[in-house]
Amino acid sequence: MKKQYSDTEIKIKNAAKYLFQKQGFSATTTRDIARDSKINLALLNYHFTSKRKLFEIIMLESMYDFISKMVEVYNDEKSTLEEKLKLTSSKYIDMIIAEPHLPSFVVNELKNNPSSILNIFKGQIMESKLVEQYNDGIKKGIYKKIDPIHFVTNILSLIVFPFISSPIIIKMKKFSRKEFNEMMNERKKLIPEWIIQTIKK
Amino acid sequence: MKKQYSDTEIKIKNAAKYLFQKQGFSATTTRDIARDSKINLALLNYHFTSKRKLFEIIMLESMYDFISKMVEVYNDEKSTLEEKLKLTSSKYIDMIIAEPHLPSFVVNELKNNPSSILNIFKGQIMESKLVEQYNDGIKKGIYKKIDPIHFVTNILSLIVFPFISSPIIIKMKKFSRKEFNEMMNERKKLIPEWIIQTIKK
DNA sequence: AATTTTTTATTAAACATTTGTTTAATTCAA
DNA sequence: TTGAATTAAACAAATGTTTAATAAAAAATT
Repeated sequence: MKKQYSDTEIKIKNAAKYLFQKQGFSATTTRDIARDSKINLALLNYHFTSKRKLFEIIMLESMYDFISKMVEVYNDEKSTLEEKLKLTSSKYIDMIIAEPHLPSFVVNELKNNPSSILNIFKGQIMESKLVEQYNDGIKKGIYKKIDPIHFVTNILSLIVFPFISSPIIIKMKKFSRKEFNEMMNERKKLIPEWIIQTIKK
Repeated sequence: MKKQYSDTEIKIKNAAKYLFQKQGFSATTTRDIARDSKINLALLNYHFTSKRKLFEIIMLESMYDFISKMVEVYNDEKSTLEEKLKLTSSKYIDMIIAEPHLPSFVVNELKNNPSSILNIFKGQIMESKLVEQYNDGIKKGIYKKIDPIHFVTNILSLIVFPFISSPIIIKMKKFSRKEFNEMMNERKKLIPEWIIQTIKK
């Protein structure tokens, strides 16, 4: 039941998405968006009413991109906890390499935005199959008894934070962007191992 | 050899620091800063030349705050690797609880700013005593042979990322800010344990 | 099918605020 | 009395949005 966007609307949205994600809301002007999408300035307001409205659409879509790739793996019925970790790690790192501005955009704009947008997160992760399997492991005595929030936070931290702090890492190691991505590809198999080591008794 | 700031300059800097860290450069206006520091608008340019100049001072100080607390522990000559981990974790979490906007400010404004500011990071961490001890552990065969950049990244990730994503965590767990801080206090002793588990053979 | 009418999309220009900065006058302190 | 600090006002540029005119597309009529 989503809105169907016209060609011009898609052009505007794409340019806006790139700029908002890279620079944030305030640093992006309507004229920037008009220039990059090669449309007349007035068309932005004609099609999207206001800069803020357009931003909220981009924001919502970005948030959805951010968690959907994770949650769809988390809720898979067949796979084991370890398999889920491997798949999440791999898929998620691939996604962020393809869209490197996404994580910092989400976490940044989130902190100033009202909580309503955050409702996407409610339940989705903490009631997932993955967390259920983690709790089972605790009951069975094979995993340490620690609040699952730490488990979930650690996965996200080890995957996402390196991207957010990539300028620092690149500087510390004198990396090129390519070398940084190689490092992140290494982490695809390391992170699941690390997580398992931290939860096992 | 640092500049000595006058009373009014300190007032301006304090208000600017809070606003820049909370809202970023673009979302903060010179009139915001003037209002909050209760000074006349023209004094900002009189004392600091421009908004950009003032921002760069705040930026540099924030960056320094961000890494100094870490590096001073990393380079302690007497303590063991495990002791360093415990101390870093504890000190660092305390600092961010006191200044919660600092991490996202640093990582955010970094990505658009030129690399010159980032030079603070060069060497400071990768050539620290902590990394030396880690490499020794590898040579002795007690730690796995993995690039130290992962070791360093993981420590920072597990400590800092939860703060950056605190709105998400708070929503997921229906936490209050106080409960979130309690969670971070729990992590003070958990993170060093986790890190040790991931590096040991 | 051709023509007219109506609706939708696009454009250039203008508008009203906002914003960073400067000026010129005034107050304060040495 | 001189230089520094502070103030109110003004300035120019930037920015989000609107208006009024035009072009294009779709629908209705002949």
